[in-house]
Amino acid sequence: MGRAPCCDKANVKKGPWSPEEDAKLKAYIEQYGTGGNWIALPQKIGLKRCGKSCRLRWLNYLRPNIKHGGFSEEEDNIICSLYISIGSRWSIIAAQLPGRTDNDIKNYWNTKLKKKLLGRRKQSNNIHRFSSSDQDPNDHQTTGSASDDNQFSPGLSNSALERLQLHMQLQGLQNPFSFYNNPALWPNPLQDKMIQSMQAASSNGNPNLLMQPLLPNSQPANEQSVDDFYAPKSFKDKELDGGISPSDGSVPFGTGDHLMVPKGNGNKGDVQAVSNFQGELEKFLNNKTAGYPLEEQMADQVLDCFKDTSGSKDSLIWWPTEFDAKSASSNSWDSTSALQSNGVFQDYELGYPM
DNA sequence: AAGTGCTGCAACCGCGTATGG
DNA sequence: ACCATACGCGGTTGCAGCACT
Repeated sequence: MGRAPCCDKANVKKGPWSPEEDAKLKAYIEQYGTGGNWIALPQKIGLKRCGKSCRLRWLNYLRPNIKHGGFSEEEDNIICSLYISIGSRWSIIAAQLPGRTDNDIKNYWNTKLKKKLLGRRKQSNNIHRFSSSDQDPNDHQTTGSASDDNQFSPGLSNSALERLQLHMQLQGLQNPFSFYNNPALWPNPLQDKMIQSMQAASSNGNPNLLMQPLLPNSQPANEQSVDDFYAPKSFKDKELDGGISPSDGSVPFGTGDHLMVPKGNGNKGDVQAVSNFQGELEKFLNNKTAGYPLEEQMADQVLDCFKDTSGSKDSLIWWPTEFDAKSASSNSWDSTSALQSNGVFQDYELGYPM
């Protein structure tokens, strides 16, 4: 049972767009807008293209003020820090980089930035703790498939692994668990949970566990104005999705400081994402690739903090996409501010030339 | 000069979600 | 509440151009 095709594949042209097609699409949208229906658009214009293809072409190429290539260091920093915090949510990352498309950023990450950061670490012996085989875990020279990279770390997805590795690199840590030793690196809801447990421990006579001074930017999640990060779907469709107003010619970018993430969508996805990430962490930690008893204890504490008091999987604490992204862009998460203010990223660029 | 492999990018695919009837 | 349709997104593929042998 396949999915019904979005258009008549037989009568639809595929492959690269010709200048004529570009001109037709651009002229029409600039004059009339998308009309809120991409599927019907190609028929109106007389293009033998799928509506989705038209949409993609407009969003990624024809839309005004699109920038291609030439990513600045600042943009590199933003992409890197957001990738660490929220993973491969390219559309959210793109929303923070005016003029950049999610596709562009995705390609840039996959072909350049990832290699720049993760590519050459043969000198580093840190990462060998991931591996129990003879496979060189540091060899990311090729752009091979995601599964290629996982031979040395079964159970941990490529994305999660990359994020861990980036954390390790960017923090200059000696082992993968050090990330969990420093709650200042965690998303704020996790910090809060940890703080609560530590404060509880402190009040029970174990003051050494009170680590609050490590968390200068800690802010209770419930004090965040979550609504600040949303925009109505209608607005999203009009502005973010490229449906410009033909009358004012306004540029469909300029989503401003707001992240255009539908509430329902974002929340569900994030719970799922965190659930997955937790699972991956658990598997990873259970591998016990090296003996760090204290750090494993810390890791257990961290994993406990993913769960609420009932401990049910359905009630995991979640890292809101909007929250993370906002945190990253406003320097309220330490890894981001460190990246942006201290030029850490620059060091890696020097260390690992393309 | 020819062959081969690699890289970067544009485009496609299919799934999950939103929306309107 | 349910269903059909359209949209948005992330993963993946295909290919042109470049580099290397």
